[in-house]
Amino acid sequence: MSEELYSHTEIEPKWREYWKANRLHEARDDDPRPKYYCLDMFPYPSGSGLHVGHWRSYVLPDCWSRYKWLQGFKVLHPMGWDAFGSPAENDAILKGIQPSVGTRRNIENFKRQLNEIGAMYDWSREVNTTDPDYYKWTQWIFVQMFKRDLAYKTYMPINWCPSCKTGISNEDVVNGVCERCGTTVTKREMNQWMLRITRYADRLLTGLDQLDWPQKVKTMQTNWIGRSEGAHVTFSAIAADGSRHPLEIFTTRPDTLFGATYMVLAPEHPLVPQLTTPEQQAAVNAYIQKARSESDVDRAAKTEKTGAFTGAMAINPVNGEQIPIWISDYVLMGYGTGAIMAVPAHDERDYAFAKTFDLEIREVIGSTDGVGKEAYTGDGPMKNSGAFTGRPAAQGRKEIVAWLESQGLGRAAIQYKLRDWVFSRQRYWGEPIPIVHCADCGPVAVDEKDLPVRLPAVEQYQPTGTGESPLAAISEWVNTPCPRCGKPGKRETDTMPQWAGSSWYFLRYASPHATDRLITEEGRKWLPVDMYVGGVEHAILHLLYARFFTMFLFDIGVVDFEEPFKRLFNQGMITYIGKSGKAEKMSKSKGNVVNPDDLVQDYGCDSLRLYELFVGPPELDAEWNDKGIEGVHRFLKRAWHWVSIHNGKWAEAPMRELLIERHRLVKNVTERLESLRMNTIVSAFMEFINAVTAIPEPPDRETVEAFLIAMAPFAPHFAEELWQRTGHQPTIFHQKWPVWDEAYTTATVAEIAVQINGKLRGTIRVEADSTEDQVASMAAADAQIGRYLDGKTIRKRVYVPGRILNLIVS
RNA sequence: GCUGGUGUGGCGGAACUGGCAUACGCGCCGGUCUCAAAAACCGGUCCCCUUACGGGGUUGUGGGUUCGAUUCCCACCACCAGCACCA
Repeated sequence: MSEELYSHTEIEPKWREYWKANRLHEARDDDPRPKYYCLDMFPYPSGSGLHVGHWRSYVLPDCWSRYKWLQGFKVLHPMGWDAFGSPAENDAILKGIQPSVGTRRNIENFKRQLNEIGAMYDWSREVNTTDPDYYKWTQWIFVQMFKRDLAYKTYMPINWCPSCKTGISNEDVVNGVCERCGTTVTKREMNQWMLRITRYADRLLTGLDQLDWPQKVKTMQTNWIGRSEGAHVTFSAIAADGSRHPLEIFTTRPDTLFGATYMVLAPEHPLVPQLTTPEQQAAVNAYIQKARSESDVDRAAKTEKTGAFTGAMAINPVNGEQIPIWISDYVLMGYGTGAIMAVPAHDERDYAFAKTFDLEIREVIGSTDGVGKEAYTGDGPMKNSGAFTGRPAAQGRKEIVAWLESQGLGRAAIQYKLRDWVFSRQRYWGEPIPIVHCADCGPVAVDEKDLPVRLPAVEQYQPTGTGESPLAAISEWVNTPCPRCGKPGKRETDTMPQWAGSSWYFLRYASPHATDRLITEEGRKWLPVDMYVGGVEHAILHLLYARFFTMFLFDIGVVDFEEPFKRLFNQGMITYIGKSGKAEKMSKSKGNVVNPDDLVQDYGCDSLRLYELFVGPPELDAEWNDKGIEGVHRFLKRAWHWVSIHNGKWAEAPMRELLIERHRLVKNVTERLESLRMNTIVSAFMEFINAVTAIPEPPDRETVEAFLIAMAPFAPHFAEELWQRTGHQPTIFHQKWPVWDEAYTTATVAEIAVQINGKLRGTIRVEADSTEDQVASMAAADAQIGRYLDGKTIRKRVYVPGRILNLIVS
């Protein structure tokens, strides 16, 4: 066969057609091979399309899937669309088209671009969160939660984004601004659907232990859940009229109870009005007013402590002492009981507050005296603590809690930072919450046979700004009989947050077309996800919600595992050195996007795949370099050339030199794949080609085959084409991943670095099985090295076989 | 402030459990081919001294452990990310 030049424009469309025509990437339930489920975080199909940064997140899992396939697994590698959410709605407002129409268009474009990646997606299992056949099951899950008291509606102050005109969850507020639009978030009292994720706090925490996830993500989730062990203690507050009210606090340091010199309530605490004395009324009201008007950003920014005295006193249960009750915004209504005992000697915030308002500071822990300087937050012997004086703090904690329990004044308790999940949105483009409000029955779930509750067409998508969803304006949709009693009722008009559909989509891929159940028996066998790949920006919320949904579905018997994602890998972003000279995130608004379509045109999909891997360690952000792709493109051309010129003239007996290169390549690629060091895999291929092209003799057939199969996950079109051209039947993906023989990965002749007193003085070539004495005498005989040994005595000799000889002389 | 991460040539980066630092690629310099250019190919490219032979230094800074440290320990600096009064 005459040599032809590498032409990506000819081979890439050809093989994509072939794979598609032969339905090679469809995962079949009845395939007898063991399963492997590799999942990409599904994209939101935005109007701006994919840039090279998105590509990066899809290339790695595709290489991994193809590798698993060559290893003999039946691989499920699906793709779908997280298509609800406000951008589609904003777009609809802007362009005057329905969100569903714009979404469909974007999906088409995304799908075209994703096909350019050459990935082995199983499009027969495509899911779309906005498809009624899909969100039927999102609503079904909500109904199951509602029936089990995990979904409830309540009035609560929520974060309100004045720009999006909608309530948003704590999770969507980043540094006091709306995650989506960047507007400063305010508070607003609204009736909201909530999910009791807090009931799963402990399981969400302990479940992390068994997961093969980056430590960083586990730590972030642990901190987010924020478990604290301590005690609830009941103080007795004396109101202005002399009446007594139990006042419960949470503390992690019951051992410091004797050091409580005052108490602090959150300004919103319900007891505040009853406790405030007439004299203090004005000051307290003024403070509450001020606290309410401040945004969270302002609160976070200030360092000094503020507050007001209520005029009331409380009785400390351990010693009967009366201490003043203050209010301050450093105590939060949303955590613990909204009230604390203040121990200024042993808590930094209490200390600062006490200093500001000149309150008593009493030390109860530690053997030294440090009142004047700072709070001591460590452990030590207890003092000034009645019967407990002298106990180590850790022991005292337990004993005081035991005593409080015996007196009915307190109990051991665990607190979490995690809050219930605000699940309502007053927006159009989301799943309708399947509830009907009835004057007699209250909120009633829509019958399961009547799901899905379809999103009706409306004319106005604009958020109303009144706190009601645009759905509220459609009276023929809103008015519906109560599913329980049949009397006139009204549909819930709030929709679900974008997180809803993405909290369980990975389950649906297993049986995407099942109509009578969320997941079929056959489908269950694909689960759980073996490898989950996506950006670290979803480290907390998406992953936490998905785990919560999965645990719930486990509890009601839908799935038989609690943790959905066994292994997680977080990809870094692609950055671009902009005009500022600094690395910027690639985004359309910055005008720095590199369009992959052009690169595919000029260099080919395989070149772009390789460069996306070669650009840097996959878990770190990487800088885009426009010239970088040329290097990998040249490599492909050289590799093509090497195979082509020797094609059909294979060596009968392979040279040892070549065997060594082959076995090293297979070893390096395999080992680096297992730890996902993709950038160094590309280097390994380049080193291999550099080495073999220096050998004029033709290679043996087996070496070329091993090279092509090893290349197949990374440059699949390239590998398929050369596989066929070297006289094989397609497809190369029916081959087995090559193995290496350790005997060939170490050379028979070793280069030993010789150091004198730790400094490199030369290298010698020795037989790999030489003894230490043989190596040492060879080193001494070497002219270069010998110069440093003249007239010296060798004090010590260190030999690392095959690597280094260090002689200590004087 | 707390928690975690990162720091290696002009640039992206490599170095498995402590063993020849700078692999691989980009860029740059020189050469071959060409009327010329592009492409391709060959050679060079951490810094300093030396015509050369050769020598000295170098993984953010300063210490330590070790025959030997990019790797382990301590302190510090810079940058990045997450959290931010969580009792």
